[in-house]
Amino acid sequence: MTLDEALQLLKDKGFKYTGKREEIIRICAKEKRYLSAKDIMERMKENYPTLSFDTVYRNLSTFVELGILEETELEGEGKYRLTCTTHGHHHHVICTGCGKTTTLASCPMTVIPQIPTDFTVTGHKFEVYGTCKECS
Amino acid sequence: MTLDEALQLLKDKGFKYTGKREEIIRICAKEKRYLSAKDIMERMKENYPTLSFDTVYRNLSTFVELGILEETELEGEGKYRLTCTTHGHHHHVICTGCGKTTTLASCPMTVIPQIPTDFTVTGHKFEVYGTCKECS
DNA sequence: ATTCGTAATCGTACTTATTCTGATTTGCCA
DNA sequence: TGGCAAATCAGAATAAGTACGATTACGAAT
Repeated sequence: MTLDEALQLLKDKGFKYTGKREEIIRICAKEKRYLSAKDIMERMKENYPTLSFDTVYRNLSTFVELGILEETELEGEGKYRLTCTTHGHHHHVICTGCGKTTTLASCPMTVIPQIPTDFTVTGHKFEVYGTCKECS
Repeated sequence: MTLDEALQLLKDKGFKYTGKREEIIRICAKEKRYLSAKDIMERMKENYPTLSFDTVYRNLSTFVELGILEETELEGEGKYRLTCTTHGHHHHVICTGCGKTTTLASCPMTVIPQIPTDFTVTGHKFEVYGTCKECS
């Protein structure tokens, strides 16, 4: 997903354009890594010194609902990154130091033998954790 | 892992025997599901009405370190269940309603094509989420 | 059995992430 | 350009988890 695609999606869905929304997406688009709400707020403080964290949290969940961002829960806090649409559905290797990610080619759901039939499957999570070169 | 194995492990590692420790493990051993710290405290209030949550949290992390319990982070809180040692390393289908689990036969790490070489892998998480019969 | 050191627990205060609320501001459409 | 709903603000509230000083109790040594 690109910045422009995300802004277009917001417009299509009837959400208003605000500079803060653009900047949140811009920040996420700039880095191939998961960021926490705090990380994002910090980066925004320069342009929006009076930013309220309510704004960040609210927009982050909006973006997740719209599929602009993907969310994961790591080390007790929510982390966010721009949805990668380039390679279809896939998973990530995540650096536990800095949140940096790389893409894994396949999804285990296609190769897992059988899911018990007494569960209605609603989702799945597959993440590989590690330390990237810079962090080790 | 059984209750007795867990208690033996505690003894071997030089931890003291306490009724609270036994009860935490007993509670987890009784259910094939992930429980939150709060769930566990609630179940203990009957026998230990003055229980401090510090005790529960501290013991839960001790047990995770010792491999007696496995932990996952779900819906903003830590969830715990007795480590299943019967089938070796494996993963779970988890009911998002009640935490109930069933076992998945294989681990995706064995079938995932290639992990990028610029990451030192430290761990992974594979969970399938769904709704069990009772919760749907 | 009694003593004693240390680990475990208690009670409570604190931290941190996140959500809520009511008042104010601001996009955007007519 | 006026008005309304959406967005933001500021700060209070919630909730999970951690820290800490004081007390209790396990279990080893006597």
